[in-house]
Amino acid sequence: MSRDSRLARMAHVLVHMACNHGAATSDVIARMLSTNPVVVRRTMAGLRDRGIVTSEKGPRGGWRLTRPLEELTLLDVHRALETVSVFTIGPTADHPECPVEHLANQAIVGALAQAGTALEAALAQVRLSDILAEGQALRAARDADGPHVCPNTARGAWS
Amino acid sequence: MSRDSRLARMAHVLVHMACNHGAATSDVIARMLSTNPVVVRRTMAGLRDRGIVTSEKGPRGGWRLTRPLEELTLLDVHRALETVSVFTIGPTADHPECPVEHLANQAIVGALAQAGTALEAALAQVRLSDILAEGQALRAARDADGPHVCPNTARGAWS
DNA sequence: TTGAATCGTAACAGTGAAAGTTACGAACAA
DNA sequence: TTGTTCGTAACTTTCACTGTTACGATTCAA
Repeated sequence: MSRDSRLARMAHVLVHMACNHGAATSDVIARMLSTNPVVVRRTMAGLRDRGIVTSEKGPRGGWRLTRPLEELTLLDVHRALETVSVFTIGPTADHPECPVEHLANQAIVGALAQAGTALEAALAQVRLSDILAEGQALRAARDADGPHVCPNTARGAWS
Repeated sequence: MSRDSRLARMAHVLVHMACNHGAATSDVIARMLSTNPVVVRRTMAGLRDRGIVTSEKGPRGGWRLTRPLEELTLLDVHRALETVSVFTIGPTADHPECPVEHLANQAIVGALAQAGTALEAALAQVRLSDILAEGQALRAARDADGPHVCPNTARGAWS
């Protein structure tokens, strides 16, 4: 699972988890994401530390949501993933004594801060329940069989 | 020169270039940035393609600014560097047919677009001439010898 | 015309961060 | 007790990017 797609993939997983009874094992999630159970555990650990999910060991164990999707935004998930930096660009530190470098750094850091604020504001406006509801609507409109309880999981399949 | 610091470093270089007579060779710039002349050429090539600098071969050749710093913003430099993506996060493409994934992607791409717009707006407001002027002011206030023509380049040194 | 300086660029090596993998211990339920 | 599942350390693999080498093309000056 590439680092830059963790937010999208975890959001996807959480929505489907809300539609399925019982816990989702790391193994099942890993197959859904074409990756390894250990990678799933590493990633989900951040969500657990933030109180978004809980984990249980042993048979019938796995991962469970702790709250309804109405109380979860993309920003919550994003923060739980503890991305080191959202940006690929940043300041430099070659000539700490040079006022030119210092001012250039300052301008760049300021611009990134503004962008970061805009990003968080936008992510905070998206609840996972919105994604589920719109997904169900899309599915209902598209599917001749009528609406399912959960998109793509009518027969318990994860996709 | 790490990818994420190219904007800061190139802005720094351009400001100093504006203060020095003659062309700056890739070799001199490379020493300033503690990197390799080939890396400098690769990076400056983007600025040349955007018409920000010109290059000349042969003795006394090197890199020259094509316009005054008043007509150059951080956004101009940023665009010239052709950064693949400013963000470390992005959408996924695992389940193209799943409406949940599609909507999550859409929300994330939308949030990133808003952040990108904010970033570009902030970078566009910073002219390189502002950085030079403020740098000179800082230097003058700090330096007992009084103001220099160019910060850190009183004796032609690049720093 | 020759030679030094300089950019242009291809090709390859080196680096580093993150994902993927293996292995094994701990907890839990039947 | 046995099988399931998470927790985590340790290692390998991968990938993108920088760094490096090499060589050709161009330009200037003697």
